[in-house]
Amino acid sequence: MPGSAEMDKAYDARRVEAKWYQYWLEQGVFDAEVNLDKQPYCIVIPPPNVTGVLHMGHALDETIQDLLTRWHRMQGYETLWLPGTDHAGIATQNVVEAMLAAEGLSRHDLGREKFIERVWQVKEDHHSHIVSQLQRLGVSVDWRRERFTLDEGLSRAVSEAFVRLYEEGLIYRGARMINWGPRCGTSLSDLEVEHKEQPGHLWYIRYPAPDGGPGLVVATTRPETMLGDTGVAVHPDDERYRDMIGKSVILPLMEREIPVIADDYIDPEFGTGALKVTPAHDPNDLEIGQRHNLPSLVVIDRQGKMTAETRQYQGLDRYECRQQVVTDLEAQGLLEKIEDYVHTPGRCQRCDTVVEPLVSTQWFVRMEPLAQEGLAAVRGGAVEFVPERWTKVYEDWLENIQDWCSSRQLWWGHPIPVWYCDDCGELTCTRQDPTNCAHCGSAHIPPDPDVLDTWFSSALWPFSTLGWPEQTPELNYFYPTSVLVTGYDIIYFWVARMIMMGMHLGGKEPFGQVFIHGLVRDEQGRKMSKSLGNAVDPLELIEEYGTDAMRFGLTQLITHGQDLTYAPDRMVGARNFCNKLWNASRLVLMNIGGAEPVDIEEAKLSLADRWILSRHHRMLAELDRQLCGYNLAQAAELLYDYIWSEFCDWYLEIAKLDLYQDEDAERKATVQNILHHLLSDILRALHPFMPFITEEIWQRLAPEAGSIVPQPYPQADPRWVDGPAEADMGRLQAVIVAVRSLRADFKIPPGQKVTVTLTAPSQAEAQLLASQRESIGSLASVESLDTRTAPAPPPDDAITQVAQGIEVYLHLMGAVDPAQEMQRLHKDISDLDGLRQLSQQKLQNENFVSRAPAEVVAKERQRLAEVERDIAKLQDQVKVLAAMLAGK
RNA sequence: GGGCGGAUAGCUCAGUUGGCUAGAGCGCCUGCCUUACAAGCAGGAGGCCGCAGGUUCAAGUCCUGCUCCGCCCA
Repeated sequence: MPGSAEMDKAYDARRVEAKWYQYWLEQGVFDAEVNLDKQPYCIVIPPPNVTGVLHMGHALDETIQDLLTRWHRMQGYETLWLPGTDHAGIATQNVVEAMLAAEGLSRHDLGREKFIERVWQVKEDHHSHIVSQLQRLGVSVDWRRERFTLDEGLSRAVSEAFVRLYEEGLIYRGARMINWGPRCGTSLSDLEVEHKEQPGHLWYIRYPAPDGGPGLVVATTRPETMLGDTGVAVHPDDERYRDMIGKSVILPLMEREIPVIADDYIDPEFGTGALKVTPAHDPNDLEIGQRHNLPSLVVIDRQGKMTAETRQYQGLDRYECRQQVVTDLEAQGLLEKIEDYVHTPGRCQRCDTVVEPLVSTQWFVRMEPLAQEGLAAVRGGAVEFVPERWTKVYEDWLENIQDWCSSRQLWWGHPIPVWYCDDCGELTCTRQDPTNCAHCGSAHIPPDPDVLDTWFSSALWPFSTLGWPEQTPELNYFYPTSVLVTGYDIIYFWVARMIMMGMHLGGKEPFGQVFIHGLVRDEQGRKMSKSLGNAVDPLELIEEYGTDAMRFGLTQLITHGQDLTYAPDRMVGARNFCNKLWNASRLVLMNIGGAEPVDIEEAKLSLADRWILSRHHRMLAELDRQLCGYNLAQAAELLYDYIWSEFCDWYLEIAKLDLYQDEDAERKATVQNILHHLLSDILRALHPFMPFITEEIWQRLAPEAGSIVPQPYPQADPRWVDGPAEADMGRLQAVIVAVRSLRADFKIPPGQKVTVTLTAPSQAEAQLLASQRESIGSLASVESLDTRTAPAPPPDDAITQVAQGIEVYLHLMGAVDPAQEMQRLHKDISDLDGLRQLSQQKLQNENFVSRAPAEVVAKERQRLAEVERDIAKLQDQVKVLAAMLAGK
């Protein structure tokens, strides 16, 4: 028996939301099992950084995934949303190092083993916090299957993947120019380096000729690197330098003679057209150096300090050295000029330190063959991007892909499964820790000290979490997963790599669809970030508005792959919507009695009943269409508008008339039954959007049914779509709105009942309106209603409007001011006349009539006729008023 | 330099194959504590749809160019 008595008058999200998550866990409604009788639906969560804090981006990401998950679960799929967290290598290591720094310690003070212990501790502390945050959001994940990228199974997957790729020649070790993060003390991949504009200078430095001649002038943004110059390059066709090519110049400060060479790479327009070549510290210079056999001199070390090679500058920080070099050059009169120049140095994504390009021996993944597989997956349709335009972004990257520097000089991460023999120097790459060198059998084989890029394990996530490399039942059943939901900012970092690794190692695409959403920006459209202090904490919003409201508000803001601007107004609107739903449910629950719902009998239905059922099922059909297309905001809007503007504003208002009477028990029972069905559908339709409030009300509506979570999602039934009922209801609504509008225009107090005469164009319409006198009476405060069929003389004591051809007269009992009313009518007529002219122009256009589709023309004709009819009716009324004025 | 996205009401945004008078929420104005809801109800005001061309019977929607904003890549 439904319970409503104890329902608060205002919805209290905090109270309601506190109790259901635990209940869901106890009921096991989020748990998924391999079930060959059902279709699987699987989402693997983008694992949040275990030491991070959830921000609005997570709130958005989890809201979308939970919506999709709950929706599919209700549709009868065996639905698994698999949770987990990421060890987030460099980010986490930095967090813990910062904690240590606060204690005056560095990781080296602790040593590797102790440091990693400490990180695990921090991980454990943060883990429960992040889990509880996720639970506040209502995530319907199967916690039994939670994974962590560094747990045992996933670590095994990582070694397996590495060894397999190594054996296939897709992973190699080599000395190449990489990005070095001097602060983090590790190599970085190209993706982890961000180029941001920054004001700087272009220094013009003279390199004199050995004979004391003028030599030439080079321009550089990094004067300190000149200490490592081993040549100067000019364009072969550059007239200015033609006779310098093949000669040499003196490198100032180092007093070293270096050659002037010619290379096509040089842009004669830049600077002086002469490029100083520092092969050890610039990727382009390295290539030029290699082409011309220039030596490579390392002048900056891994801490960003100058090496012994720089003699008097040794030990200086690279920026101090820059100052000193400039001062010294100036003293020697070799600094020709300094220009302001905006450049874009690469910076570490994590700590913002300017990275140093340098040659280093690292592990690389050979990407080209993998990229081909990744491209094939998308081009063959196995993976689909939503919205589709991200496909091109993905393809462009894969088509121009570089090898992936995947080793990191960090401590927190997956060890590289490689050992180096002290005796024979060969390396052993193997799945299980070896005791002896695979080549000479030596037992002296220390492991590779480095770890893997954190994104290496992320790339395996969709299948490693399901048990790979074991062919587990879960892997066979749930893989490929259904959809990946993520922001566009990690398409390269993560999505592309998962697709490549999924295809190559998992044998199939990791997911059928990728739903790409935008990033959450603040009210001024800026990226939310901790440093800007503009980040909104989802938990604060949850405290203020409730989880359901925040989720619904966010869902309404989702545009396809577009960034979304956080709008507090939306949260207020969504909170109000929760309250609306709550109170509508309260009304229904208080009035539907205890009867079990039965099938709806068509013969017993009123106009309003047929109308709402029609609207209801149209809405459900459209809802399905929008959800299937990932138009989540439109889906939310659809539910909002239907529930508020149709179900509440019209149907409930009319239904009250039947509910609050005792003369016609059958009518009352019919309405009660319909309300039961409608509310049940509404709750289930809304549940993926607002899980908590719908569960709360559901438990009151259908206490015996158990949780709403596994209930079937409402399906549209086209049998209930009823065009005539919608048309008739449209007339009724138009009449009611017209009366209300007249009342407002003439400041008739809401309490004052009025007398109304309706003149309908046909007898059928007159009868329809007469049959709805109760609704009109109640919704427009009309106490006396007269309905007539046109033509009928307009009353002379009334003000009027025309609504869908129906003349609506509101009697003022002698209070009509003919002059004032005439003025009002003239305004209405002139508004209508504008439309009339528009319509007429179209129809007078021969081309329109002959070329536009017949139905469009017919529609236009009908419009014109209706407008003309309405105008005529208003003009009749004008005549009545004119007569009154004349008679006065 | 290449590419992508955006520009619609005061604000945040819808507007899916071109076709009724371009919509919503919030804000604003007027009147109402009408026994589900003042987190509400009813009635309103408010728009050269960035600019300039073009295609078409018809353009917010399609094409071209331009301006401004944001992002990605080199």
